[in-house]
Amino acid sequence: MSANSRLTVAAHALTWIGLYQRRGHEVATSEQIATSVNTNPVVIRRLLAELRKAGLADSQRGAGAGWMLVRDLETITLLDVYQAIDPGPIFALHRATPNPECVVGNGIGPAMTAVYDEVEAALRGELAKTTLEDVLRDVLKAA
Amino acid sequence: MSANSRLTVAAHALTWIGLYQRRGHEVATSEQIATSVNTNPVVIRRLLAELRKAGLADSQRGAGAGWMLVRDLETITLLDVYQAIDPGPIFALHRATPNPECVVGNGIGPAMTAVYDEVEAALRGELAKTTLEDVLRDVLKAA
DNA sequence: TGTCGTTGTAACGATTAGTGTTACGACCAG
DNA sequence: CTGGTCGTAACACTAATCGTTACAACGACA
Repeated sequence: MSANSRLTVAAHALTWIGLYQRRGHEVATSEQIATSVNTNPVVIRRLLAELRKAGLADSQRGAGAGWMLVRDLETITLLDVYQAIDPGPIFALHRATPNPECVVGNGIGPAMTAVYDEVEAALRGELAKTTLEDVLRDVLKAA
Repeated sequence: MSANSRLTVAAHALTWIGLYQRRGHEVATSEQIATSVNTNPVVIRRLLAELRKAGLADSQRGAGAGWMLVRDLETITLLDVYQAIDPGPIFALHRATPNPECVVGNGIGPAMTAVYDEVEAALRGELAKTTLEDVLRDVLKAA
């Protein structure tokens, strides 16, 4: 699939801001975060803008401004981040509507949708088990 | 949409072949299956070729030939189909290696990989719960 | 043996999502 | 004012999927 790194980068950015703030800084710039992620600052700003809409981060403008967390790392799960970046469904149905005059073509959509709903629920359940605090703990343990 | 309809189409094709065979036919052509799926026969042949590699389907060549199931619908789970079409990972890490001199950049990869492994395991567990026989039953119930 | 229906597969273009980059306006602390 | 930072549009590039055309390979059957 189009392997998606958006959740990875979003978690990276939030964790970075959290650690930076714990070390006494008020805000983090997209430039600093981009250096850690090894990408372009605009990519970070675009992603953080989505996280801001979800109430996870906030930004200030002007000189000496930047990004900060709205909620503490302990209260943010990977599911919160996942939903904030609004990923599409994992699986899709047919591009073109299958033949409705065929028994299989007519009934396969609802049948697969039921399964896919269960799969996505399981996926969300797993993501909800991990907070960014957990992620930060793992990160620091690796050092 | 990055969302992938390959699993849907693969399950559709196998279910169609299974039902067709139960109605007394030896083989199903990619043309027939494509009509039900509402796509091009080549798309079906490409997908079924992958399922053949996984031992789920087989084909004959020549006039009056086509596709058949190797295993019964009851013994094929959606996980079997999912693995046969070899989808990439659901989530990807960073495209470019993050800054290894940054604590977060250095440790975030393994931390996220551990979570992603759990998520994929949960996803596979859900797909393993449903067989193509279950799918066919749902399909016929909808009619 | 020839024909014809079917699979096998390469090749190409279209579409889509994500990513990286440049550019420039908006904003604000000092 | 000035300079640093965000906000966002615009565009090119990559990669995966999908649809389509084309043609070779194969084999049942007359």
